[in-house]
Amino acid sequence: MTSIVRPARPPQPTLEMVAEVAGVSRATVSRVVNGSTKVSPEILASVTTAIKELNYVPNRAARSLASRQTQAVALVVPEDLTRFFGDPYFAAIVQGITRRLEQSDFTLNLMVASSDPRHKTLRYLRSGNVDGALIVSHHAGDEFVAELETSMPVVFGGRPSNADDLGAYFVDVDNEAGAVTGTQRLIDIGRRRIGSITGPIDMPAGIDRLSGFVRTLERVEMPADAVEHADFTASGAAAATRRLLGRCPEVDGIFVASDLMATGALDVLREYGRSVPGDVAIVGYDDSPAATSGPIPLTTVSQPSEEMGYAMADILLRLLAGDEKVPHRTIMPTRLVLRDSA
Amino acid sequence: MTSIVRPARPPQPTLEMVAEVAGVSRATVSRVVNGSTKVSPEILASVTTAIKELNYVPNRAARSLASRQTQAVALVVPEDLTRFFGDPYFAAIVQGITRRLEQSDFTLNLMVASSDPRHKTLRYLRSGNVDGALIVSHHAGDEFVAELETSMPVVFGGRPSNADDLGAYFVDVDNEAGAVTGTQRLIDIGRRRIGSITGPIDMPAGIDRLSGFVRTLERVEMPADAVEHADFTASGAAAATRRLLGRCPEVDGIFVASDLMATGALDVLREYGRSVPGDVAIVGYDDSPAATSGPIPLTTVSQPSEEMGYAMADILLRLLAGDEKVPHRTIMPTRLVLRDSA
DNA sequence: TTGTATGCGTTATCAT
DNA sequence: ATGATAACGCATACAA
Repeated sequence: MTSIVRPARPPQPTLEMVAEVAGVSRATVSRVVNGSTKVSPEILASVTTAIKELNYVPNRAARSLASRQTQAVALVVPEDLTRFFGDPYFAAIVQGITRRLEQSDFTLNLMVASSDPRHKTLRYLRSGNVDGALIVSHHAGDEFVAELETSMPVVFGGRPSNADDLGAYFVDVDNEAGAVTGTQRLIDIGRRRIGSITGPIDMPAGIDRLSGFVRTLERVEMPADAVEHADFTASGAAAATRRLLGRCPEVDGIFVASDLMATGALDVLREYGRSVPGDVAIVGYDDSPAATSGPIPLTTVSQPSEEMGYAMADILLRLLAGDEKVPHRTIMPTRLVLRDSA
Repeated sequence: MTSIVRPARPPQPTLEMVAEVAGVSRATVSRVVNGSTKVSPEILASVTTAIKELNYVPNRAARSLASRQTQAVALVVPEDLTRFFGDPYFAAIVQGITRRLEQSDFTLNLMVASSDPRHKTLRYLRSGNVDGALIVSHHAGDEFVAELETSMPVVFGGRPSNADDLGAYFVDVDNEAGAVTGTQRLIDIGRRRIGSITGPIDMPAGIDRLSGFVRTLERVEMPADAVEHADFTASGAAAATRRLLGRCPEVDGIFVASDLMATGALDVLREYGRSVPGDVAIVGYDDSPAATSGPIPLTTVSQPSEEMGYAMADILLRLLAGDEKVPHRTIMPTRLVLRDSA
């Protein structure tokens, strides 16, 4: 017979206990807690006192069970943790979401879930932990999303793959137009052999930026064959750059589909002894901190990532509030930011 | 009178509905869901079928209310998002925690909470959302922790400030010993005027690394006055490096209390035209990706951050399982990793 | 304005 | 092995 070593934790106070101390009914305490106006000043005072005295905090599970809502939303990121932490783009998105959520009493659940079987994530979401979901970095294969949409409102960061799904809500930029601007810059500064390091071709952002690139070169009758695919990581981009340089050594301008990838390209270029922008001009995408953290400040297509996060959260909150006229697509502007690399 | 535009979401199936379909009682379904062995094969089969058919997922709120546990733990980081995403140290910690949690059926709630009033975080935690908490980057002023410990098991990453709190569980390295090793390296390679960029002096990690630095220099009768405090950010370290260089231009070796800060110092050194390690040798701390991402690979004091995260989660899980003989302090080893900067 | 009663979807304690 | 039935802590429709 052993004694319990762990310090005994006092039971959390309940509504009922507060009611008893304040000498009122549970319902009244509930009203006070939920800020109902229909409560007399004296009772309000005594209940408030009792709450302070007991250090009462409402139990979420009970509240959620009774009210059928959780006051929480999830941010689902179908990527592994390394990518999530490695790309400042995600930091900006989270920042924006957080900024919006702080104005409400919703909390955010981060679900970075690729090593995790998607199935587990879906289970978690569907088990009533959150009222709605935000999804970024959505890949074509992620069909679990469809199922998710049947059980709660969902807002995407970046147009989802199945564009036919007209019911989807998303916040995005015109990726193709952004790519056109970025590519055009390379043409404007006189580059004649222009290549591209693309994002994953299973993501609309990757596809659209590539097609903007191709379209621009075709318009001026330049070859658009110096293209290598990568995965939005610096190391993936480095490898792609090596391939590109091997296949097409005369390249003098590269449109890279993200700033983080551009840093990888920069490293390889340095390794090969090519100066930037002298020998090779580089245009990135995102205008994330990665654009200015390296030795060569990047010329880049700026997208308002933080604002996009904010907008995503805002739309989801409106959806949850039952707002009927929320726009399905929110397109935000891009602009070219000129720095040193092109 | 307007019609509802939002797609009607079918109600989530409940235990009761499954029971009805399977032709058994709720209790039996519950047993199946929770993997009880005491259920006959035929019934197990029919219930399993019904669950699949209805696509049933247990409701967390109800389960948590009845069982009085949530199967979730929180990682509390009292820093702002920028710092959280900016320092690879946190990525490693989260990685380790996740790796451990994936082996259990606990989920992780990330709470990065400095802009957020600490109060709000505490409320969230105390409202029964999690069974236990992990806390990293704990500052001296964070007294909210004490209150948290009264309501759930808590494990710290890094020794908490109030070391008198003998009841606390934590995972750490011997920061002072690590600093000794790092500083000694600078002495060993012949540096005669050695300075340090420290972490925040309201954190044990900052204090201990500083005292290791000081102790080492005093032992060889070198002055330990070339010290500037910073905040574990690259920009903070850059500013501190400028101060240091201004005050003590003859410095030829710097012990920097984190790799991320070392990258900031490196930038300033380059700006001042000092070569590394030629003019100034640099030793960092952490051995995080920041140590190898820049142009000059850093010699650094390596700590097993990912393993520390894993250990933290492991300890918390054991605590939650009622394990009585979990060690209060877990100290992990550091080692000097030699690269180019010193 | 306040209180009473019922239900939210589970788990757990009893019977059987 | 299975089934009633009582909590769990709260919100809410309804009654007073």
